[in-house]
Amino acid sequence: MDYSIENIHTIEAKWQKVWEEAKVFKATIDAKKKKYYVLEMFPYPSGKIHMGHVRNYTIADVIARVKMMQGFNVLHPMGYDAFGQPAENAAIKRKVDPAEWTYSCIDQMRTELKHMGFSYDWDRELATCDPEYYRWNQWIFLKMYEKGLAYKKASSVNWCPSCDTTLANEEVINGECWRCKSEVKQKELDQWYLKITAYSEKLLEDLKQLTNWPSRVVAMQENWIGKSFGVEINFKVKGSDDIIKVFTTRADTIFGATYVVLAPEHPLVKKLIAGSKEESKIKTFIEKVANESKSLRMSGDKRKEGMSIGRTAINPVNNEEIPIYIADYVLMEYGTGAIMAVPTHDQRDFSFAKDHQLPLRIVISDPKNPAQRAEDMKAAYEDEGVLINSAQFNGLNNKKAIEEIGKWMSATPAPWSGETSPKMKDFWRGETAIGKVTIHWRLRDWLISRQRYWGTPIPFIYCPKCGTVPVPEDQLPVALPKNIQITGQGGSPLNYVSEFVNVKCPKCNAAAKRETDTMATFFDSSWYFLRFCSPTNDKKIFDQADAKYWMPVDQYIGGIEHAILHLLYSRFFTKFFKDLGMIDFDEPFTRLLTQGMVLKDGEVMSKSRGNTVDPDEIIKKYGTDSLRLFILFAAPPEDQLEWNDNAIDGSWRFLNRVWNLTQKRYRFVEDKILADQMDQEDKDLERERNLTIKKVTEDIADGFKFNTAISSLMILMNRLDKYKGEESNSTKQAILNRTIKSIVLLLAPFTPHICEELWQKIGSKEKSVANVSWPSFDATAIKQDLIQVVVQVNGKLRGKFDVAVDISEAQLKEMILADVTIQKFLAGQPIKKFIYIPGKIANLVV
RNA sequence: GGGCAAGUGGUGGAAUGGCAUACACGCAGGACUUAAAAUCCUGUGGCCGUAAGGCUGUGAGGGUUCGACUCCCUCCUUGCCCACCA
Repeated sequence: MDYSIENIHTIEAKWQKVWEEAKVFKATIDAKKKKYYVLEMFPYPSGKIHMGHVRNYTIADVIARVKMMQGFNVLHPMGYDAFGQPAENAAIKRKVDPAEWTYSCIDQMRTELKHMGFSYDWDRELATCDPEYYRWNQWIFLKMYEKGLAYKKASSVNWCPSCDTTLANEEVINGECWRCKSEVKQKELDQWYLKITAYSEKLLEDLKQLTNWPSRVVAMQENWIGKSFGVEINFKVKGSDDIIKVFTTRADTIFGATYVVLAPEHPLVKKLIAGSKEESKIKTFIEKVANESKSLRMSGDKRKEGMSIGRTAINPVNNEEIPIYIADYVLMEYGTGAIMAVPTHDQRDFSFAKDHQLPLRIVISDPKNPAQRAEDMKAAYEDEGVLINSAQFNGLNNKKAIEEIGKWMSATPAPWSGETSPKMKDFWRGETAIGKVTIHWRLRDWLISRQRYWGTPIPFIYCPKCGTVPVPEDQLPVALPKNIQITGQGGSPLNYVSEFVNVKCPKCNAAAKRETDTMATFFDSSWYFLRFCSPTNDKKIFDQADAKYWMPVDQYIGGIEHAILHLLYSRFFTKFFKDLGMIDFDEPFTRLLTQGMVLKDGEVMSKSRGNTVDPDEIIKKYGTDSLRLFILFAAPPEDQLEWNDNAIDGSWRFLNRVWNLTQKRYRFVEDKILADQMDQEDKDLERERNLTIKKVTEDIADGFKFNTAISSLMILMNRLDKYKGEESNSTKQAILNRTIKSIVLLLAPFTPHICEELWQKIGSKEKSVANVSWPSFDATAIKQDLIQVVVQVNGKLRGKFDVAVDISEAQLKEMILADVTIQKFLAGQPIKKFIYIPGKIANLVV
C-alpha cells in the first residue's frame, strides 16, 4: 500500500504513555464543573480480557471521552472484583497462594486494559481482596448487625457438594450450582443472613425512579421481589388444636377446596403422624422427597407424588371435613408451605386429585359451559366466571370475589372459635378469624455465609460466656491468614488455622473462637462504586463530601446477567447507607445500559463452546483502534454483536483512509474562509460538515447510537474524497482543513490513538485531544435554499422535485400538475386530495 | 404456564408514520501490476425487460391512514428472564 498507518503499535504505545504520565484522566473534585460518573461493572480478574470485556469497556470509554470533551468533570475508575472461588481452585490445582495468583492475574489484566487505551483514572484502582478494601466490608457487616439486619439462623441451605459450600438462592440455577453446574443438595447449617427483606417494599417502590433503566431489568427485579396479595386461611386439624395456615391468591375458590396439602418438610407433619400406623411409610416418603434434588423435584413434567397422612382438617368457611395430604409439589419455601387444593380450578391440584381419586366441586361457572359437571372435567377451569356453590357469594364475578371474600374472612370468626366476632386485638395469635388478608414476597433474606477461604472474614467471635461478640471496629480488618493449606475438602480451610481461630473474647478476655465463615463475594461488589469516590481514605469507608459530589453513578454499564443479583444488592446497600445518614440519594445508578453479548457463528462466545476470539490477537494484527471501531460500528450497544473476522478489515481500511487523507491533503494555511470565494461545492461541504457534527452529537446523546454516528463520519469521508479543494485557493484549503479537523475530533472518542497522532500532526498545542472541546455546529450553514420534495400518486413514488424552501403549497401543486411524468400517472382523473408535508413529501390522491 | 425483547438483501445493520435496504462486510466486473496483495472505480433485494421503465418486496394474515418496516388486532418463529409461586 502506498500510504498506510505506519506502525500503529508504536503510535498506540506512545499515546498510552502520554495519557498515563500527564494524568490526562485524573478526576479531581471541581465544584465549578458539572460532574459525570461513568462506571462499568468491574471484572473478576481471571487474567486475560475477553471480547465481552472489550465491548463493555469500549462503550464506557467512548461515553467518558465524549463527556470529557463536552466539558464535564468525568470520573471513570476501574478495579477488580477479586475474591472468589477460581483463586482457590487455582490454589488447589497449582499449589499457589490465592493472593499471589490473584495479584498476578490483576497485573496481567491491568496491562491488557492499558493496551486498550481506556480513559481510566488509574490512581483510583482498587481490588476487593485488599485488606484496606475488605475491612470496610466488615465495617458494613457490623453496622448491619447493629441495626438487626445481619443475623445467624439454623436452616436448610443449598449445598454444593462439588464446591463444598453453601449457595444463595440466587446462585442456584435450575437446581445447579451457578459456577460449577453440579447438582445442589439441601443441608442443615448455622448461617449468616442479611435481612434484605426489610427493604422489600422500598426496593420495589423505588424501581419507579429508574426511568433510565432498560424496562426489562426493572421487570426482572419486580418479578424477583415478587409481591403478591392474598389471604392466609386457617384450617383447623380435626381432633387437635393445631391450625394449618394456607396462603392463597385465589380466595374466590375457597368453597371448592376438597383437601389440604402440606409440604413434606412442613413442621406440623411429624407431629400429626406421630403414633399412626402409617407413620413409617409416610416417613419413608418424606425422606425420599428430601433427598431429591430441587432440579428433579421442580421439573415441570414430573408426576406429582404424595399421600394422605390419615388426618382431616376443617374448612373454616363451611365447616366441612376434608383430608390432609402431603405432596412434593408443595414447597416449604413459598407461602406457608401448605395449600388448600381446589382441583376444579387449579391444574396441578386437578392432576393430583385425579391420581388419588379425590372429590371435585365446581365453584366458578364457565360461561361457555355453564352446565358442566365436575366428573366430566378434563382439565381445571382457570379462567374468569361467576361463583356457584359458594353460599352467600354465589353469582359474584370471581375477580370481585377475591376481594370480597378476603374482607369477609378477616371479619368472620372461624366456626371452631366459639366466638361471635373474631378477636381483632390479638386476632392473629388468637386464630379466631377465618383468615387474614396478607402480602407475600418472593424475595428471601440473603444467605451470606460461605465456607471458603478466599473471601472477607465475617468479623465475629464466639465466647462461651458472652456469646456472639462483634469484633470491635478499631480491630478491623480481620485479616485473612497467609500461607494456609487449601485442599478443597472438609469445609472452610480457615477452620484449620489455629492462630486465626483461637482468640481472646474482646469483652471478657476469655478463650474464644473466631467465626471462620467468609462473605459471599456479591457483598464486595454491592458498594464499590462508593469506594471509588474516596479510594484511599483510611479513616472512613468513603468521604461524605466525595460521595456527595460524585454519586450517584450517571451511567452504569454491564451485562444483563447481573440484572437481578448484583443490581438488587447494590440498591439494598445504597438504601442502607441512606438510612445511616451517609448519603442522600435512594438509587445508586441513574442510567443503566446493558450491553449485548458477543456472538460467533450465531452462538454466545464462550470458552466452553470454544468459539472465542482473543482480543490480543486482533490487536496484534490491527491495533486497538480498529478493534474498538469495529465493535462500536457492528451493532448498537444493547444488541447482540455478531463477530466477523472480515468486517474488522473495513474498520482498518476506514482508519487508513482518514490517515491518508490527512497526510496528503492537510496544508498549514490560515483558517480563514471568505464567503465570496465559496462556490457551490464549498457550500455543500460546509453544510455536510455541520450536519455531521449535529448527527454524531445527537446520535451519541440519544441512546448511544455509536453505529450510526460512525456511519455518518464514513459518509463525510466519502464525500471528502470527491471534494476537489485546490491548494492554490486558500478558502478551499481552509474548508478542507476544517473538515479534516472535525472528523479527527468527532472520531477521537472512538479511536483515540490515531486521532491523537493526527491531531498532533495537524498542529495542535493541547496535551491531548481529550482536552479539546467537542465541535459545535453552525445551524445557519445547515440551511438550504433548495429542497427536494418527493411526489407520490396514490402513495406510490412518481417523481422528485427540487424546489425553493419557502415554496407555497399552491405553487408546488401547480408545478407538479404541470409535470409530464406526473400527468401520465394521473391519467386525466380528478384529484380528490392533495397532501403536502413541507420539505418532505406531496401525495396526490385520485 | 407467566413476563420481556426481536423478526428487514448473501451477512452485520439503517430508516420508528412520509423516497425501504443508509453505512459496512461479502460477492461480481474493471483500473493499476509480469503476477499477487494492497489501493482505486463501477455494480449488487426479487421478478419482467436489450433498454427506458414497470411490477413486487420489511415473518404470516387482517385493520387504521392520503401514506405503515414503523401504530392496532390475531397468529407463527427465535432469543432472554422467571416459574409445581398456591
